[in-house]
Amino acid sequence: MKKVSLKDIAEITGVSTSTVSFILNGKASEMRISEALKKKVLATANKLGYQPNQIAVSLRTGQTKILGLLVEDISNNFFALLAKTIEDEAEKFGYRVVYCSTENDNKKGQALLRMLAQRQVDGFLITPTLGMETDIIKLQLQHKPVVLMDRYFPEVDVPHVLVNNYGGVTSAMQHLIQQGYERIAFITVDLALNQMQEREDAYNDALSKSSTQKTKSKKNILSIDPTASREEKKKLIARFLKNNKPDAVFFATNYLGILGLECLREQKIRIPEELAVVCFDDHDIFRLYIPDISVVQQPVEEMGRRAVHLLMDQLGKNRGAATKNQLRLDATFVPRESTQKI
Amino acid sequence: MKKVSLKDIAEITGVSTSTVSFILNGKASEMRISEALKKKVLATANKLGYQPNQIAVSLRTGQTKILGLLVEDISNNFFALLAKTIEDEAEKFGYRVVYCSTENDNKKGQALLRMLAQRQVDGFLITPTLGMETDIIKLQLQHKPVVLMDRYFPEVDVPHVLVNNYGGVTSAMQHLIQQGYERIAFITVDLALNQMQEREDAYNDALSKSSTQKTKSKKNILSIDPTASREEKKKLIARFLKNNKPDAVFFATNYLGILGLECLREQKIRIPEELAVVCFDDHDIFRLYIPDISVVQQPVEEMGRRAVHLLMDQLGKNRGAATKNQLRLDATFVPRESTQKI
DNA sequence: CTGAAAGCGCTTACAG
DNA sequence: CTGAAAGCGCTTACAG
Repeated sequence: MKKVSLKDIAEITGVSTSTVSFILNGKASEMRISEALKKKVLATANKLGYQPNQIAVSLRTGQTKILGLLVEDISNNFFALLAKTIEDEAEKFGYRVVYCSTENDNKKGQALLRMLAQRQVDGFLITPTLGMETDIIKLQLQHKPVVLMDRYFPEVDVPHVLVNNYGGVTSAMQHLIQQGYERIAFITVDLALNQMQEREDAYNDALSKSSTQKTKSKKNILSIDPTASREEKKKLIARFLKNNKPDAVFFATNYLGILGLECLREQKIRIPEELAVVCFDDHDIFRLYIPDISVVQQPVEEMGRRAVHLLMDQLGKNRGAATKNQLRLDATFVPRESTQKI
Repeated sequence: MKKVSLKDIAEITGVSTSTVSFILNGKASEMRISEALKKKVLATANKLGYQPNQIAVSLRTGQTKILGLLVEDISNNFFALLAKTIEDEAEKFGYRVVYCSTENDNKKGQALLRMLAQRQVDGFLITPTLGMETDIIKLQLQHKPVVLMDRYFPEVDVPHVLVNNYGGVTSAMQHLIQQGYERIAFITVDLALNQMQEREDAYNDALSKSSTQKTKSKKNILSIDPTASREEKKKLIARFLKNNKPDAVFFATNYLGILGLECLREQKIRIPEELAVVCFDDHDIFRLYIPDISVVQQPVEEMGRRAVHLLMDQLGKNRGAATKNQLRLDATFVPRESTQKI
């Protein structure tokens, strides 16, 4: 069973490849090809199980109908859900998606961008790593459609869709303050990503503005070196909790939350009786598995859908679409179950 | 900034495209091209930022260097980790991977296989859905390299790599029986997948063989209709637990485990004091988040690596490789933390 | 109504 | 040592 080509069908039916091509692409009536011929060609194409070679089509038309998606780590829930949403949404517009993981490594990210460009993807969806700025600019210079997600470069004018981290943390902090917590700690990662900065700012601002807190407690931040080992990080968190004895703690990332919970377990600190915990939750992990902690939910799915739309705008496939191409979506604070029920 | 092609470089340096192609593909010395010319061509290619158009290369060479990976749901941890492992392993052989989710829907699976074939992927890695059998056979007839993972069709001779589910459940059961549990329940999904059947068989056999259990308890199985809603499933589990009052329960899938834990929480049944829980764990989720339950760990990463190797064998890229092309890997039983420590 | 021909950007025998 | 030419499998003006 060899691959069957347009030419094969043309030979068998005794017409030219052009005619076959027109018929198979639904342009029979447009080209005023006779019904009889059309039926005959369609029938033999069907019988032989003809599948067009998309490689050839792409080379000829200059379109691959493929979108390149660059995420940090596809095995991470946040990015996996993002990828899936994007895949589904892109499909509605007739596009396929190939995903790649940068592992937060710039060299790898650049290599992947190059690879995607070589494969002639029609557009790029990217959660950029630090320092990927110039690569993004290069893509724009080549007139490649690009949309940034989750992170962005304030100085560069690229369509993007972000999360309102500031708002999410603010709601959570207001809730904690209102509930009477007086020693709220904030554990974050020492990374110069703008979304991390935003989260910290929101924490600081919430405390500054709170009249009850203002007098009683001061800011209580642990900023952890991301290059430290897992065990080192845990040690830092454990020591911090022991020294500062907070009555509530805010973990600024999902991963820190996991580490933190391990520490709390080892120290036999009970949640939420002895310590209230709030964590950024990428994919309802905490909500599903540990209902005793409160979460700030990321609008992952909406982010994915919007990003695809912004890309389609650039590809000219989304008629009557968004006027704004730089979006910021809300993150939702969800108090722990027990709180909700009381 | 237009895309630069081989021809551009040929024109600028004043040689033919053939010469440029040879030089750029490292065949300069083989073709005995002068050093000076080689340097000149390389320099201008570099200056212009030349990137070969892989679409054209693929069309010409008949190789895309892309592998198609078909999984059930990429946003599921098990498949996400599998995909990532495969991606990393394939890269070592110079291959890229495109993933697709079947959502356990045959129609969609077939459409995706067709799409991958049209895109001319060089090989297929598949976790097959029920009834995908004929499609797999078709691929083999077209001499497309295929490897099946996690599931297989006993009647069809296709390279595959599976998990020894029977062994994993057996170890877990032996452990429970040895620890003195007397009313061990088994909650599974009513799906005719061979790996589910294996798990249930192992449960039954373990009980039959156990001398202590033989007299005291009989088999206690709840088999849930997979098409039921989440809430219905939870109700079934809750009723089953209430009626049967097991002292240990074995959830045959990760998802059932999550539902079960929700039920236990709602009924305020304490783990492991009032009920021991064992669950199949796809991706260390339970181990990380809930140390009080025991798990049967799937060898996801090894499965991915082995699958790539089996595919490379077929592509002729893995010299001196496996003689066996149907593998079965062990699943590991990991008792809950507290058990380990005592 | 239908066909011959060019061309997408490469690689690779073949010829000199 | 290097170039002219064919061809991978399509699409699409162009001609009749």
